[in-house]
Amino acid sequence: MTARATRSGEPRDTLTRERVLRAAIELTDERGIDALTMRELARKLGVEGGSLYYHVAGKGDLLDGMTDLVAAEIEVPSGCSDWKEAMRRRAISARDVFSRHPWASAVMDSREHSGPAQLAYADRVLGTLLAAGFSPRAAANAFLILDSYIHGFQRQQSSLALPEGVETFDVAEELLAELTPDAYPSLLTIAADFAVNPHDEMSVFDFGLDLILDGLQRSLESQ
Amino acid sequence: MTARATRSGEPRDTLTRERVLRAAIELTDERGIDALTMRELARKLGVEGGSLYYHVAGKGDLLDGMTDLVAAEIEVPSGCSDWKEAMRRRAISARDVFSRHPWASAVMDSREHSGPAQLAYADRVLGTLLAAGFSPRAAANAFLILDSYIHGFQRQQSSLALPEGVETFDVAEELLAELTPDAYPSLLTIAADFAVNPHDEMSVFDFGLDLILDGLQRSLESQ
DNA sequence: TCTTGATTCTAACAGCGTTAGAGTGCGTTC
DNA sequence: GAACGCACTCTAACGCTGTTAGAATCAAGA
Repeated sequence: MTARATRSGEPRDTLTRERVLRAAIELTDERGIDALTMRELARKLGVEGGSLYYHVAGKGDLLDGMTDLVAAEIEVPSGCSDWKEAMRRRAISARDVFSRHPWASAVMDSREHSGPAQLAYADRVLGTLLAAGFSPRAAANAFLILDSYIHGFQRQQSSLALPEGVETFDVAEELLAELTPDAYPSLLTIAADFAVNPHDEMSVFDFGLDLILDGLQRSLESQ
Repeated sequence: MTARATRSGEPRDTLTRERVLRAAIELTDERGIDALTMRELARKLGVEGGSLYYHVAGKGDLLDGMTDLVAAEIEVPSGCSDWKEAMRRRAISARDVFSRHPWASAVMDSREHSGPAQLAYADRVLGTLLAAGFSPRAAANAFLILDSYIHGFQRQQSSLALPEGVETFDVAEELLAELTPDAYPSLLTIAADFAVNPHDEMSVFDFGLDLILDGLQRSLESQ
């Protein structure tokens, strides 16, 4: 056996920063951010823990690289003439990406350095807004507001993320059962409504998104 | 010396869960979430690390308790007849609380169990919306959308949090200097605008908040 | 074949959360 | 007053984490 080999026995060439990052994303997608350990990631790559430091400066650098790869997945339509439609599409794309990588939003906010993909993402979004007639200040505001909503929504989603097989219905019922001393009457009303007809979170996101986009359009027209 | 004493020498009675939580909040406010260590917190309380486990089930329980105390700081006006004004006030109160405890928003989203103060907070917000005529579903939606925005905004703020003395002006200039190869033209335009006249983040928050509130009002009237 | 540079391994470090069991001290009861 | 018992804290250790330095290994060129 000349080189390291996987369990299945096929030969394996040297590591790359790219391969390390992709494996880290895969591992974190599957088992959560707490499972992302240098040693565990190394094991997944058929390598020892310390070896990763040849391709990555440290765990911080690892996380930065991961988030930048995730940011690159977000699509920002450029040839679109309607800025609202472009923003809606990129918001939905971001929401989809974050639902594929539920840890990404939190990690992006905990780190401070932005990679090239994140800068490119911001640039294209701001470019779309500037082209639509927003002033630099108004474009920055709109970007900040929209991204606040997108990230905030994703955060609530991932913190409410349920184990496989558990439905919102069960959660609502559990909440109802927990609140027998009716100290929280309004919460109980909502929970009861949830129990009868569960919400579709996607449509809630779209509703809030259009609400913000309409408001931005109004502010643009009266600018 | 009969009992443990602080550095200043005054006597000190036994610990409490409350005292542990308050000290943890103080420590985290001052030195960040990474500085919150069981041993460090114990040191602050003049005690050894393991002793904390008599008052707190573990670090998770500690974080839950901390966030619930922070949630209790958020004011939700109840006697207010105008729901929009009530929601604006509680949003601004939440923003103030989160700027006093920049770690709290991220921790709240990473934990899944809600304490009594968080339940009470949700109950009062939902109660206000229900009383204003929102249907249970519409009230839940409005709550989710507003909180997404509040949390998301705070998250971006704390991730952009600058060391003492550094101004947004400097950051914009630094960004400008970094981008000499003009690969990000729109980003550069915005940065240049920032450099000339720095934004007031508070007014941006208010702008987005009113934008959402107006949209919610419109949806309420056409319900 | 020898050398060189790139890549990985090994072993150790301090620090983390957590636990079990031993200590300490105070209030109550005999 | 003495002995008990409970509430609280300490001590020492466990396995885990990120990280590093130096030795070992590998592939390829001279």
